[in-house]
Amino acid sequence: EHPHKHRRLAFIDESAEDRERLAQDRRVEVEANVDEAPIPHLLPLCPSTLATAQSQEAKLRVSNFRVLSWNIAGLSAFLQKNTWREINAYLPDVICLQETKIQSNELLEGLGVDVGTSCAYWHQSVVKGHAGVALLSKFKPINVLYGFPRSNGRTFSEKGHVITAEYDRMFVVNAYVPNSSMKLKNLEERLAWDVDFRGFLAELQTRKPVIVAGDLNCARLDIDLTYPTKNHKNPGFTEQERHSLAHTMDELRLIDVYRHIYPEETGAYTFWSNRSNARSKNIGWRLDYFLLSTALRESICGVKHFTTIGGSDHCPIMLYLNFP
Amino acid sequence: EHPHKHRRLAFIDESAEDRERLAQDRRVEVEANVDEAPIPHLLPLCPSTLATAQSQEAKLRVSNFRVLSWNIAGLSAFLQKNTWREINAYLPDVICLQETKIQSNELLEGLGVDVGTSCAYWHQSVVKGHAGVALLSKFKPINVLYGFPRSNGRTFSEKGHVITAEYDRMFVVNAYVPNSSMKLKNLEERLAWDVDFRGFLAELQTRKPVIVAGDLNCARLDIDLTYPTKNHKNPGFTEQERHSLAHTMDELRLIDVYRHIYPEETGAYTFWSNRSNARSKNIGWRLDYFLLSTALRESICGVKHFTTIGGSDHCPIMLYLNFP
DNA sequence: CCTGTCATG
DNA sequence: CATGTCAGG
Repeated sequence: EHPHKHRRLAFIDESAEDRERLAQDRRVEVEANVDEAPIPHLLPLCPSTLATAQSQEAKLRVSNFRVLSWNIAGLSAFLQKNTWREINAYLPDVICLQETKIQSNELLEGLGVDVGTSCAYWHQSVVKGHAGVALLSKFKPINVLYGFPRSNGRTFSEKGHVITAEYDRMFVVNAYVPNSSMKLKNLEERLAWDVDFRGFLAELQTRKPVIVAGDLNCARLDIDLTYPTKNHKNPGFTEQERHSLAHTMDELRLIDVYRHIYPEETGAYTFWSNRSNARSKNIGWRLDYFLLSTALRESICGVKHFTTIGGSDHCPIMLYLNFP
Repeated sequence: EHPHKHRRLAFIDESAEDRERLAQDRRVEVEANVDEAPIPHLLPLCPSTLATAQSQEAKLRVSNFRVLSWNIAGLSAFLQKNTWREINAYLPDVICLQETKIQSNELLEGLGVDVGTSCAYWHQSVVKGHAGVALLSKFKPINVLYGFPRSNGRTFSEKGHVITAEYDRMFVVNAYVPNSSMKLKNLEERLAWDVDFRGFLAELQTRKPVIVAGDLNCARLDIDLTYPTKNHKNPGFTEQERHSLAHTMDELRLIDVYRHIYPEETGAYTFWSNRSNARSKNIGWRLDYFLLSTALRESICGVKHFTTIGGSDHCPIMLYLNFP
């Protein structure tokens, strides 16, 4: 094939200058896939240049696998407030979006994606305008899985909550965990969902390491939200939800990348309610995560919360990995 | 009582300067009803000063009874786009609003009306957020009627479409005639409504002259809309609706004040669709009317369409009457 | 196209 | 409080 070329899809506003920068960082020829050549699978074409990086920032810049996760709270509203330019300058390789709240065709149009040549995948809700996840990839995944098997005929929120891309070295699981809703009226369903999702991840992990990216609708620890004591009975911080998340992490030995790197950091949130100017006062929750199989620990370069980037009540987060 | 005073309610932004101007025009003392004195009934306190008026504009300015009609297409949205200041500077005595789409308390709050002393009346729809009419009066009506009697147990659109104020010399009937809706699916109901409404007006007219003010949801003549030929099968310009309106006017000998004064005027509309910039191109319909009993013909001073005043897809219209 | 409702977050 | 739907105009 093209061992020194790094062919990637150009969409959602990735510019020629962006690719130029990427080419320098990765010391490869980077080209947009403008012709109809097949997009290569991940990583064989991305030799690590990490050894040359001096600073922590430089390490992030040369990292050869980056996953962006963002709950955009409605793509069409998002596109009226923001563009992809700002976040795309950080050159993610895989983009995981949650709550697109949109149908397929509109998604592609809204993102400026060329349907014929792009690697854009989405899983929409049966009920219109709800949930919806999308996975956009600059490389062609080996396989894409829509949803996951539910037990005992359960279907609640099964659709439009999970989409999984299989690459050569790992699965990227884009998850939007169902909200327990007001008065916790969906708590039971949510916990049942968690059980099945855990089983799905376990299944995947028997084959390859997994990266779970997305809005897990749960703050793990007291330091993961501004008002822990106030919120023990609110969706996202009940004993049951936290226990369920801990259970998943324990059973699969998953690493919460942000807490792994910054175990004590406080005030680090990814979601702020729209009400009462919570964001400007940094009254928030950490609901968005990268959970990694232990096998990927050595590849971790870093993680960033882009708290100043707007357009949604969640901020985008990026995982920086490097494979030698 | 106070034969030389003109006591009127001060609400919805009628300012002291506005009242000053009114006092000069009407040659009376005009005062806001700030104390708890009863608001007098109409007209005995408003001696005509029409004889002193030179120009047509001056005649309108000194006219001693003015009725404003405005379909505001949702009061709460309206209040975000406009205030009452502009239209209030024209000093209406009675204000007829259609499509308030709001509940009573909110109405009063939104208008800055003092519940205790005001003459504000409204008739709301049983189904929330639909229709709704309000009648605001600077003088105390003798009586207020809500809705009108329907025949044979008909109830469709009976609520929130008509409110009537009885004054010493006339009834002011604030009407929001039901729309025939897409595909004319409500046409039959609308025509049945028209029949009952006609009966109601006939009944009133046996007692006193009537002023029907409001959105009659019908363009009378070919010159009352930009594209008459295109719209023969569209709600508001079907043969049946036009015939029904003509029938009402004939049977009751009602005068369409605007056409009475400007029989040939074209391009005179009161409604423009929100779609495709219709208003800026003056592609519109005349749907809002003042229909007057013949007995009031001699009192007519004029009528105005305030086409430049925004905040709704309908413009406000004002009837100027003068009683000697 | 723009107003309301309502369910979800 | 903000984003969707849907019915109404």
